[in-house]
Amino acid sequence: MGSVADALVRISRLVDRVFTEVAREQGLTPQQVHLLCLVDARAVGMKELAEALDLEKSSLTGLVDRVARRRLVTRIPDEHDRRACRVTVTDEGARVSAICHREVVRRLEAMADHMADADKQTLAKLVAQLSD
Amino acid sequence: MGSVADALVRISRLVDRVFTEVAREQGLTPQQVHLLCLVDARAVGMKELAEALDLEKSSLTGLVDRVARRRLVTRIPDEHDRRACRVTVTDEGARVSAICHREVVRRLEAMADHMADADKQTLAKLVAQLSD
DNA sequence: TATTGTTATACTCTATAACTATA
DNA sequence: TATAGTTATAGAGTATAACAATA
Repeated sequence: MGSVADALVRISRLVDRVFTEVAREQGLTPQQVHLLCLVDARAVGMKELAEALDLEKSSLTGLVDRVARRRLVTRIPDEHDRRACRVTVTDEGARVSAICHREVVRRLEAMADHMADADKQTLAKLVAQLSD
Repeated sequence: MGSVADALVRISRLVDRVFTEVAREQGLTPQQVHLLCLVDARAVGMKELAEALDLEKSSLTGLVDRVARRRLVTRIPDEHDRRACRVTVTDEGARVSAICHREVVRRLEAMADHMADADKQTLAKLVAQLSD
């Protein structure tokens, strides 16, 4: 077809595939890696995390449970609200998160290998405009 | 960050969200809609379908079962190989597939609403280059 | 023997509804 | 009363391994 939308859908499938592949090599699901990457920068509350991942809070509970069982994240009590907790990465979690991020980026950049540098820059800029 | 890869990952998440939303409005899962769209053009064998969806054949069996239960696809025997079958859309399946495709495209195009036409064309072209 | 597809089984992912504890 | 998070439950998605039927 050639429309922007069709191109985006195709790309999205490709990215998913790469993401799933990388996650699997670490013994994780793509959802678990998404979670890991989100809490890598800072401790995040369950509510905020659920919104970022577009999940019901009850779905997130289980997801965090499973990643915590693998010792990649932990729940810490929120200092200002005794109902709440915040999810943080462990050292091992940070390590795995970094590996996944690096590998995903590496493989996606490889997909753009045959493109001219100028085109790559243009693409990055235009795609960034979309997600504003 | 601003790298191509990071932009692609962000876009992929956006597309996923749109796709899931549209599927849900039709009472379907995104996986079921992907299946539906793939068999919309022509009857496809289970093996080819599994490869296109990046699924194990056993996973596909269940997925097709569930979509068939909703009367959106049917299995027809392969004329040349009595082990095999091909999956085809029903009239209702074609209808739903068309709605989903139209809605996904509409919402994704809307995301690019604020872009100049020239930029949209450039984006479509560059993204197409990636998935070659 | 190899291939196409299904079945059996076990987990993961997800939503809805009801619940607990705190704000 | 409202909010943060969990639990209970049910259904969907997925992989692995074993299987049936046909090539």
